[in-house]
Amino acid sequence: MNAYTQIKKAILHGELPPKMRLTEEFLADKLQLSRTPIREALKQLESEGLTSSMKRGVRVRHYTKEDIKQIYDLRTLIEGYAASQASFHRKHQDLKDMETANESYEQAINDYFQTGQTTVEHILELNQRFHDNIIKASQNKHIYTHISKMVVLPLIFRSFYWFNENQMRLSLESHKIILGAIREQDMDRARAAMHEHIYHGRDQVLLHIDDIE
Amino acid sequence: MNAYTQIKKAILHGELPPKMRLTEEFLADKLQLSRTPIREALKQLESEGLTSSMKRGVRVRHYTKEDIKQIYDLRTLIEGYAASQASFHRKHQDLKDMETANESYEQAINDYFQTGQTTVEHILELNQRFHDNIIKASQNKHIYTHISKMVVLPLIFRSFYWFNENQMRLSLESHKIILGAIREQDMDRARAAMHEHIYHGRDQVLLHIDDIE
DNA sequence: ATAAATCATTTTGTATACAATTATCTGATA
DNA sequence: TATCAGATAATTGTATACAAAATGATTTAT
Repeated sequence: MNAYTQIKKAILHGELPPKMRLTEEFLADKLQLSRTPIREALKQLESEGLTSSMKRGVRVRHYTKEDIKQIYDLRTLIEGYAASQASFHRKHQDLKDMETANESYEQAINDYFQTGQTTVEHILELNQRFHDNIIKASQNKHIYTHISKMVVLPLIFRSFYWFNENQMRLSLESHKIILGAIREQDMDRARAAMHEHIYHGRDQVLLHIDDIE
Repeated sequence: MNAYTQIKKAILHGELPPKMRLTEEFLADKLQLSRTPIREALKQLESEGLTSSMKRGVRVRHYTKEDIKQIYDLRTLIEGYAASQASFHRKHQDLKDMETANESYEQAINDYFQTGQTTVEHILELNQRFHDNIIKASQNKHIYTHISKMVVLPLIFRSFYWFNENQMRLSLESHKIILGAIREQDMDRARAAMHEHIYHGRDQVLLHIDDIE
């Protein structure tokens, strides 16, 4: 695991919290590396919007409520488009992949609340897998580049939502509706359902965001 | 001008053509720098999609016809959204800025074809200015991050379009229609006109692309 | 003559040293 | 006490040296 990956993970997990100053030496010491690979990692992270740099020094980027809202708006737009395109282009294999992802997702949710035999991280991963499959099915290779920048909001901003059973089950139902529309090649419905799905997620995050800041 | 900016410019101007291999030493020699700043620049460029790296070495990224099409599709989606949001949020100053940009644009086109007293680069800049003003008026600060990645297609891919007087004048007319819709706060019309405007640009590029590859 | 193995060369990855710049502290003066 | 200048420290920017890895060439065995 290289410097870039490690620092990114630390930011996403809140270990390096928003607004924290990151000096090269500090990170070099933390990761037991020289400054050279750290600097490269920081340049990458900045291009991806995880850090912001002032005249001197780099800080972990802080997202305001308004930022979150705007990022979700764009994510809605693009993933809605992806769902619509997926409806058009979906191959047999795409449908199978989405179904599998969704079944695992449902299974994991059940496990989590019945036996506690899985983690929220795992559930998040499976949710992500469903969304990724839609992007893959859309056949537009460039969507992923942009979405990956949007999903990168620190996990803390999203996790509240994901500890609530009702919300998880609602989310699962949305997935099923979206999948149904894609199967039937109902482009408009797929887009609308995806819009609604992501807007709902956004609202949940915004509802709880004051607890964080 | 730092290493990153210089290399980026060289790629955009076709000086470092698609698929060309970029070794660190070559660039260090070319820019009269050591490898250290070069490596940082390359990491940034890769995050931005201007280069692609294999196991060993970095190449200037090559865009296929399909890539261009897909990137334009996304640009259409997002700039259409920007136009719609701009219609809603536009302040007095935004309208003034767009008008100014457009007037300069018209002036430059006239100058170019009547007296030859300006350059295509300058015309391109003014076109860009109009588009940037719309993004600014949209009030969504995150749009720019994504659009800037899309406009970065090597200039060669776009310039054919821009040497044709008819196309330039058509483009100017589109701008006027878009501006009118934003002024009247007609969100749907603004979006539709922007969609049409960018799709048209896309088609022009795709028409001429075989000449390049 | 072909394939595998070994060696040489190229290129990248990392550490370290030093230069350049910016921030911080200290004390003198108004 | 407040503020400004100069000195000092902290931090980033760049160059260079060497280690590690990958590629390419050459030899050797079958």
